[in-house]
Amino acid sequence: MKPPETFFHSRLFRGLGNEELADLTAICQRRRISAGEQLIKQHSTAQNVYVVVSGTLMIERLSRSGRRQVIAFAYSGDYIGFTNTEEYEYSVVSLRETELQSFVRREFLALVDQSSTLKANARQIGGNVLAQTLDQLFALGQKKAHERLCFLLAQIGRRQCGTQNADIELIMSRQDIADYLGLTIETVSRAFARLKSMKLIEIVSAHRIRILDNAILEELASVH
Amino acid sequence: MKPPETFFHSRLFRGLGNEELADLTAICQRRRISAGEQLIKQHSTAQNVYVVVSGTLMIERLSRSGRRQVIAFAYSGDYIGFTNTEEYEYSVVSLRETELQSFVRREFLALVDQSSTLKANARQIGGNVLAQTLDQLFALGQKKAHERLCFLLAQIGRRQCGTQNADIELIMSRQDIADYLGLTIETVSRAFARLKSMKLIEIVSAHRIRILDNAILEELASVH
DNA sequence: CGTCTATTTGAGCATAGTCAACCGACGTGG
DNA sequence: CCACGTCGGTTGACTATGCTCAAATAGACG
Repeated sequence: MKPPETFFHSRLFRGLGNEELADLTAICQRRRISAGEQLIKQHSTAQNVYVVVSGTLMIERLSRSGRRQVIAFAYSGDYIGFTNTEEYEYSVVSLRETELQSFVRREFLALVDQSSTLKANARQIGGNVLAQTLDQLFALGQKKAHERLCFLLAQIGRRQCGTQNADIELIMSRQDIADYLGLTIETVSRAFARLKSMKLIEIVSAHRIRILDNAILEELASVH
Repeated sequence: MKPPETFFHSRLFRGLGNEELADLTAICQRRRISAGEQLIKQHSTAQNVYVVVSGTLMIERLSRSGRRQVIAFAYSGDYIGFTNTEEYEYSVVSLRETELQSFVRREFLALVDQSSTLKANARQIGGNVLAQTLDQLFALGQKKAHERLCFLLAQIGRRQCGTQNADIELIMSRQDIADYLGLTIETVSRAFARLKSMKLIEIVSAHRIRILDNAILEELASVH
């Protein structure tokens, strides 16, 4: 039995035997959500885990006072809901039509228990989530506005490098970027202008950026 | 066989049977490090996990450019090195004489695999680490200097509430606080002065703060 | 072509950073 | 015992970065 092809492009399923893949397939549900739809509501009980097949999601956190912190953007192959707490700590909304694989968390964890490969993969994913959050923490704590923007652009660039040329597509709005980097939209806009004047990027359109000097961009973005 | 008393005050060991505790005791090493000593070096391979018995540790991250982000302070009962990656993402240094329980990571993970209670506990700890990091991320992204300081004071206050009165002890230096909150020492100092003038705190000495109005402090600190 | 929304730009302001002086605690050595 | 130096912390003056408010512009879409 050959598992669906989409299973393969995700790190979660790397190195699994056919039997393990069959078990996963058995508990895997397909789900498709449209742009702007909410997948996970902050403080709801964590009942599912998801793998993004296609599309883009935004993970965010809202405070009582209405302030918002965007935690991450998730693309094809990313994992959602791999929380170790019983409640989701964040909301997840889609930025455009998104296709997902959905697993009941309890069933998924049971399978993870049975397969050492799957366990290692899941552990690695959890580690990457934390590592990525620590990178962002460093950027917010130590970097100036234009450097934070480089951090985001470099991150997206790395994600999309295989897909095409040096152009990157920014699916999210300026407000989303601002809330991700701990800035205002105006400052984000000025940061774009600054990187443009530094000849690091070209602003093809508001949502399409061309990287002109990736080395310096990465240097400014660097958190190591 | 009664396990050593120190095992009990840590969430990691909650609800374990005597046999599980005996297994843990068998692989547990005691370690004592003095103030300023480094326990973990950034980018070294993750070979051990630790539980703090007494003392205080600081978890930090250094970049090539010399900038530093303090990630957390760890006190009695906290866990160190519960990374899911093969390398430590951070350094850990002690702020004062510190006593630790040390486990070989591989052996520890093997025991975790065998005990569902221990597994649940370890998972919860991982979740708390991420939750705490997300709180800090929110504070750095969305809060002003004096609010960030409230965030730290409230956090330490909650930690120490059982121990004594409303006084809290700040073991770390102003520079450590600054690098934790993404500020400079001067701004931290002014933030202290501001909270004092707001009558939220009393500065008994540079490293001893008395909370005068915990409700407002918590309100300013709140990330929810 | 007009309307709506997202984004950019500008002017002024507030917050935090920089640089420098100062203060107080502590320890050393005369 | 006191003068001196060091270190960590505070305070002040000035600067720069980013925020606020407002206006202009650019697309998207009917």
